Amino acid sequence: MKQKENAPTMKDVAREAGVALGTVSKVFNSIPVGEDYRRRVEEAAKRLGYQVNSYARGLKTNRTCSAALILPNVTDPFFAMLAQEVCSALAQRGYRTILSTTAYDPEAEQRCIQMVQQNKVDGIIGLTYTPDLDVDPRLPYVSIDRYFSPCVPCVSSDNFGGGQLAAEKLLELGCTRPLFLRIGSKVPGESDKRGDGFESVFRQRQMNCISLRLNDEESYAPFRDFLSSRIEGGRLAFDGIFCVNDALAIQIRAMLLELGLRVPEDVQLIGFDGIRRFAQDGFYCSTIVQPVARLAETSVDLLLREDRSNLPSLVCLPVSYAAGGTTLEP
Amino acid sequence: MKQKENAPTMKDVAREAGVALGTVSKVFNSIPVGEDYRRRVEEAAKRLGYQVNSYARGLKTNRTCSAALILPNVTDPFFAMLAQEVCSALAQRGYRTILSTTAYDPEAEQRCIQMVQQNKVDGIIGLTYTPDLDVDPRLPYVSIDRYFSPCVPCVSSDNFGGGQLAAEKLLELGCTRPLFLRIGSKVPGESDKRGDGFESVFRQRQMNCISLRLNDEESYAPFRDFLSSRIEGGRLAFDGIFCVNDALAIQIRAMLLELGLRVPEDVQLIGFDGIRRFAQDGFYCSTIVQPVARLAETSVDLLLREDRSNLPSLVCLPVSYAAGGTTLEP
DNA sequence: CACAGCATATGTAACGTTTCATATCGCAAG
DNA sequence: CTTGCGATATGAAACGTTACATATGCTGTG
Repeated sequence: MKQKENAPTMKDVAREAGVALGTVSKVFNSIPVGEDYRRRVEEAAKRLGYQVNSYARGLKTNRTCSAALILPNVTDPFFAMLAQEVCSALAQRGYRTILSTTAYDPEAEQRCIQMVQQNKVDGIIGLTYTPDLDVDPRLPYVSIDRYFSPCVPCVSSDNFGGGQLAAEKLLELGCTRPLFLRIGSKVPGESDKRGDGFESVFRQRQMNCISLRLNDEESYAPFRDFLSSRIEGGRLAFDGIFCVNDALAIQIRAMLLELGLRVPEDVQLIGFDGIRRFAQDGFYCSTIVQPVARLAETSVDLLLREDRSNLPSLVCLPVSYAAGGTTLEP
Repeated sequence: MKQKENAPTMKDVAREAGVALGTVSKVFNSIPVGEDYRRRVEEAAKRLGYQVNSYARGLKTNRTCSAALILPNVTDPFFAMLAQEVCSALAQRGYRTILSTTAYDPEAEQRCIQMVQQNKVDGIIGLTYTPDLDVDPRLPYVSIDRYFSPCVPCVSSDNFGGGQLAAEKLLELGCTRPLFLRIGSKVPGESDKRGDGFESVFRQRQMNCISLRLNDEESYAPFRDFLSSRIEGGRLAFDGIFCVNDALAIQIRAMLLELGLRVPEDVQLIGFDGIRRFAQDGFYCSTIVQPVARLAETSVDLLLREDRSNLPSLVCLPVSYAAGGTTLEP
């Protein structure tokens, strides 16, 4: 009385439909097949509840329709947006996303790549920080926000340009005493260029631009100390602040308010990233928006591109400015 | 001059090592094998750069060492924490995580399940809202935060108990005029019980407890209107507020400050979730902490448990209270 | 009417594993 | 020295597909 527990196979469908195995295969691969055959196969498949076995298929074709996404974590709101968009972009093209988080640990990064390689994904999209990642050159790899070498395509936002844009906006809005604030990511990356872009604009105009760059710092306290030390007669030494990311900008805004300064009347503030979640939660700031969706789509596109002979080694996507209440819009 | 492009197989390793195919298989499955044989195989494998082909293996064994995680999104900080922890918990047991996001769309949820089923994962951990999900009963499924039926194990935090805990804390800290605030998730779920638990404590003591529950609301503005309407002579009608989650609590705190009230001196505030990221970004509030890591571990444990004959249909994990500056701690 | 030519279905041989029945080896006992 | 036994290595079969070479049926032409 033992039921046949095993899932139905193509062979079962072929028998049920009274056609050959190859015909069933064709139907499930969208290869032209006589109308009546197709119908019979489809009906038989539905009757049996047949689903293609992707392992058998993967074994034959060497394609798995899945890609790995390697990120330090997914709790950082920017990484979360990225994960979301990459996942959607891959799904849209029929690919599964295998998520691996590394917590910035180079060993974990390498382990992920090993695992992922061994598990035969079709490619990897990675936001990793190991200086020299040992990745099989036969495996398509796209790096986000970190340039490795000419043969590993890298997709990133125009961080330098974003810094410039922030500077130009502040100038346009009447600021003359700029400040750049950065809190250290644990690792080098393209985002370091934000400050460079910002400063370059003022340098070019022979204006002063102060920067406070914190490294490996957990707390925002040093910023508070710095800011309060720069208030004289209720007036801050700066009238335009560019923060390396939105999380910082929102904190700085709160600090400024606590220090009795008005934002944007006394000080204007621009962040970087364009974290939608913040707006959703009621935290707002004017910001340089990273085109996260395009970042994801471009990465996926590069990853899945058939012709891998001449891929760009660096794709730099344009950022945009979005007013968010911490600047004096006209 | 064409290089043999194909990855080396067990057959190649066997030839290189001068042993039989089956022996190589044993080595890679940790099945006892003569010491010298093992060494020869391992050396040969290293020489050739051999990696097991998980598709061939999956075809034979019907196990894939991967599980799917289905979430509405990964940008919500709570979901992000969950994704992170589930991913780690699975990785720890040698499983890959296949991430699918659904944006609360029932159709997408079903599509995910289809896809994931068809792609032969070993199981699914889902936080989904479709009332009756059509999931193959042969496929291990664990639901987080949403009870479906006795045969689908559900793991959730003790939401009711968490609400009670919040109420007891506020009472303990001297509050006598409680308020519960909720902003509507688009879907029913276990988290609805938070308010019930909170109210039950006051009801039991025959104290009044006001609740304001918003549904399908994008903005927090109604809360502001409500709160400001309840200020008389600079004094708020409430001295203890419980918010359905941390994001709301943080917003309410900001509102209260803007309305000229001091937190926690005039009003004490407790949130729910224990979003670590908020603290990291400098937003703080006292909160009922969900044991996210345990939630994840329990789910994974249930999912991968060998003996699936008598699984619990509901596992409810204890929450805890964490002071975070919006309550008057002793 | 026969037969070329085309289109379409058929069935078999891989793909790279695991598993299991069989072969081989070494050693102890008769 | 032979036999038997246990331990261990061997190799063929099977997993469920795809791809390709072959078979089949049809249409239209000489």
